[in-house]
Amino acid sequence: MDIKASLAGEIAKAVGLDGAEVLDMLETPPDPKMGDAALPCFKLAKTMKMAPPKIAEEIMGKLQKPEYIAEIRVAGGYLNFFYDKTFYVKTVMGEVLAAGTDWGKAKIGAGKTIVIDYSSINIAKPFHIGHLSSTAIGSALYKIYSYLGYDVVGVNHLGDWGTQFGKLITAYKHWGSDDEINKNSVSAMLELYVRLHKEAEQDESLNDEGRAWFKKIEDGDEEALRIFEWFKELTLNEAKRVYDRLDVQFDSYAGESFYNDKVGAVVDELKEKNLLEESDGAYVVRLDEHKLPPAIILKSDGATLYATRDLAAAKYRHQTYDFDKNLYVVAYQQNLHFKQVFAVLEKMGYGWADKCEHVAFGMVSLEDGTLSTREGKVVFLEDVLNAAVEKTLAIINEKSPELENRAAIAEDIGVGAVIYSTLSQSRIKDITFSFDRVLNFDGETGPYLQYCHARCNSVVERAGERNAKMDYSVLENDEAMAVIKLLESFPQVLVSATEKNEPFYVTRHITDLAQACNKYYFEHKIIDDNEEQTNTRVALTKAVRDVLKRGLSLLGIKAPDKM
RNA sequence: GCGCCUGUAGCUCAGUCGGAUAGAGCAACGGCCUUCUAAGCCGUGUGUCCGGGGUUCGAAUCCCUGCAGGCGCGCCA
Repeated sequence: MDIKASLAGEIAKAVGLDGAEVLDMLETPPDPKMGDAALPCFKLAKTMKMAPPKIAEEIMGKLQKPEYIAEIRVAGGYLNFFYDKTFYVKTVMGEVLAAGTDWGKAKIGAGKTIVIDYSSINIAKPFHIGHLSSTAIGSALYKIYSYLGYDVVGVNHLGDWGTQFGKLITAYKHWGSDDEINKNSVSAMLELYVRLHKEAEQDESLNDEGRAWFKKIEDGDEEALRIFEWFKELTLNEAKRVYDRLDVQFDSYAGESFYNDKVGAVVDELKEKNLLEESDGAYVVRLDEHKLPPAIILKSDGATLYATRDLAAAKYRHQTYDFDKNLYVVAYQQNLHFKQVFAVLEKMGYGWADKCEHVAFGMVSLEDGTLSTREGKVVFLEDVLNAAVEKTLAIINEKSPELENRAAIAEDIGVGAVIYSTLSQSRIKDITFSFDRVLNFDGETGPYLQYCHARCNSVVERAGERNAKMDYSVLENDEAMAVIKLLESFPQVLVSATEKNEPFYVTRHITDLAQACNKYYFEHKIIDDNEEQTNTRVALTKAVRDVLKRGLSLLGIKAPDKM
């Protein structure tokens, strides 16, 4: 049952207000000593023409105390409610235990489709730390939406189109070696790419050559396509390794090249709808009424642009998936771009334009400045993962040398630490990447949560098979109550995370849960010789373990049973 | 110049609907392993919530304005 909602209903009945309105007013006091729920009465002062403390008293007098409320107190303008601990603990624990590992699972998304565009790496370019945010945020949203019953379509909108591929082929033709490329794949391509930019500063003809090779790709030239597909395959193979480690999946790899034969229709449609306007030789859609600069649809040489392809992609996604939300997990650099694309869709008369949303996140930079592929100034994500796993393995060898499957556990913890670091703050914040920070495993970190999970698991295993006889009174203490409240609100946190597209809400919540659990663990012995009380404390431990594991898995982080 | 975002403890960040005494982690120092995993727990203290106005019973939160930083502003993606 939803105690808060029920309480709101009772209050509403007593005062003659709307239940939903009261629920909206109800809040949680800053300190549990002040109560479990509070009604601030200040807003009622105007309509009731009384001082807030008087109102609080008035309501207290009229209210028939429900069974789940132990005490009601007036504190200034607040009316504070104390739950009946016995009732509360029994009710919440009953629900959580019944749900088991599926606590928080819901069907609210049934029949609704969410398209999420995330990661979207570029072919022939390194999979670097700059891609981690989009990949981790998008993947976490994918998992959370799915858990709430939505049909989710994960799209890796590959950057596989543009003159840079012509340039790359040029560089390959001049200086490339097949062996080198097969061996080092993206690193070798990056080297060629960097070299071309350098040499083109002296020799402008290299750029012309690049454009010519790209034209060949466009025209379907056999050799150009063969080389391009080869590069693409090597890049995706390399990316696949990282995706597997991060537990990231996609349902579609339809990238820019996929929409190449679909942009023409969009241009025609814009013309038919009289939205296209010639401007300095280019064709644009004016967006004055949206207070936005015009969106360029066609270059003066007739070629299409990024925005044109995104329009085609949005249309395609709508036709193919009939989405309820179409999310783009892309850095905030592209704020204006997406505003323009969505505005053009609206002008085209598509009512679903408002279902498109840019899920923006902050920039990643290095301590000594911006990442730059062109200058070769990048940190490969794989290197970060490897460093984290290596450090983890060293810690395990020191702390738990007898542990089995050390390599596999180190992998889960190291990778988890990296994912956690990027999902541990609101997505809009910029991140200055630092190995020191990512490789810190103390305090609020992935390993902290995994450790708490493993410790809970260890206790549950040690306790062995238990029967169902419970004595819930053993959980009526501050530490257990704090844990139970966090367990209770886990489902609502998942919903909030989807409403705001903020996986970080989940990260924070399960971090709080681990903290509360650690406090409980320190204060209370779980296994003792009182059978029913032990059953109950073990059940709480199990519930925490399962929710931690579920929460971590929704973020893409594994939870080893031992560490 | 214009637009968007950010500004909270030495550092990195929470603070979801305007609510009670603004909180965590890191770093520093001190304590806690004979007892369920010490990657843990407890303790010590620091705030011009960027500045200035305003709205409100009440503002870190809303509005206006100034400052600082980031990003973006037609043929790159």
